Amino acid sequence: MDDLAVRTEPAADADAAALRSAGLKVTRGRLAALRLLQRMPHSDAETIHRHAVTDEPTLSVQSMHNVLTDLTRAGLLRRIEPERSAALYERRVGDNHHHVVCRACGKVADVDCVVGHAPCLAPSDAGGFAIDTAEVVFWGLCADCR
Amino acid sequence: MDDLAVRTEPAADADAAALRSAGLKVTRGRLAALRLLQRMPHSDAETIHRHAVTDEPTLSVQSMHNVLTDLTRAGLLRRIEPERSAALYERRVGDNHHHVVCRACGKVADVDCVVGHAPCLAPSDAGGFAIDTAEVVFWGLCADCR
DNA sequence: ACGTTATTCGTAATCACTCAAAACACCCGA
DNA sequence: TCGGGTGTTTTGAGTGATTACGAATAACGT
Repeated sequence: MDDLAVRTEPAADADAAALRSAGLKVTRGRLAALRLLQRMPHSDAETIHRHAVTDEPTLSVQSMHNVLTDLTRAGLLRRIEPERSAALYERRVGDNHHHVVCRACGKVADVDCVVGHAPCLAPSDAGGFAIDTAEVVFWGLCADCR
Repeated sequence: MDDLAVRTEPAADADAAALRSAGLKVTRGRLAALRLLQRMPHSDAETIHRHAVTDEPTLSVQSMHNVLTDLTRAGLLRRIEPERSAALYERRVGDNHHHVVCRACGKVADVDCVVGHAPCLAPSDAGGFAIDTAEVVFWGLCADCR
């Protein structure tokens, strides 16, 4: 039984610990979201839910939205919103990496800091704004689509 | 009569010419959109429509969406979609400038290429992607909000 | 002016997400 | 072991922005 649990959910304990240390209760829906985003980053709420229901048939789409919002607020997930697409979620948080989106198929990939130094962040305050974050999205064609 | 026309719409002829050279018919709705975005860039469809109806009372919101979509496709407008906000439109096209959004009031301002050289565009192809555009959004607080 | 064609209107529908209220689950102390 | 209380999920309805579509209308070339 331990064998089974370990085999199917190797990172479940780590996920549970992460939830607890964020002050959130460990629930099946939250574990499912974390587990699925491990294997398929840059997924939207509907996709995550579709895969989650095979394990948790009672999980509603609204609950999944709820879970994702909570986990994002808790800093366990990062939410990105490419133009013309639904919000996507990923587990990589804390580093300021960027994303590249395929114009043709919509596929998203991570892009680490592309210029040698801090990524495109202007420390100067442009037009009186006190800038704290730079958000960069690259657009192009993925290997499959060109 | 000429006086009146010139006084109220100094750039109307230029706008009409731009529409024609883009292969689009010159209609009141399109002129209104272009005229309003001249004075208030970074506006969303609803705002543009609200101002447009004082001149063009019959213009529907749906037509405004239609107009903005057409003009964007024709390259006369640029559409930006900051997270958690409706799509905004502006007339500055052709140069790849960026934007800074106020976290508090949502105000948007233009930011010209912030680093000396080409703005944050990595010529290398990251992860097999052929990148053609870099889109940068800065977040911070505007002068009024801090 | 006339006919062709593009554009707009009005209604309906969609999509992604939010909100509110009720049902539920789990931990704590009595 | 039994209740409470807090936090989570469900259910269902509702919102805001945008798109679809067929019919009506307006621009443009001739």
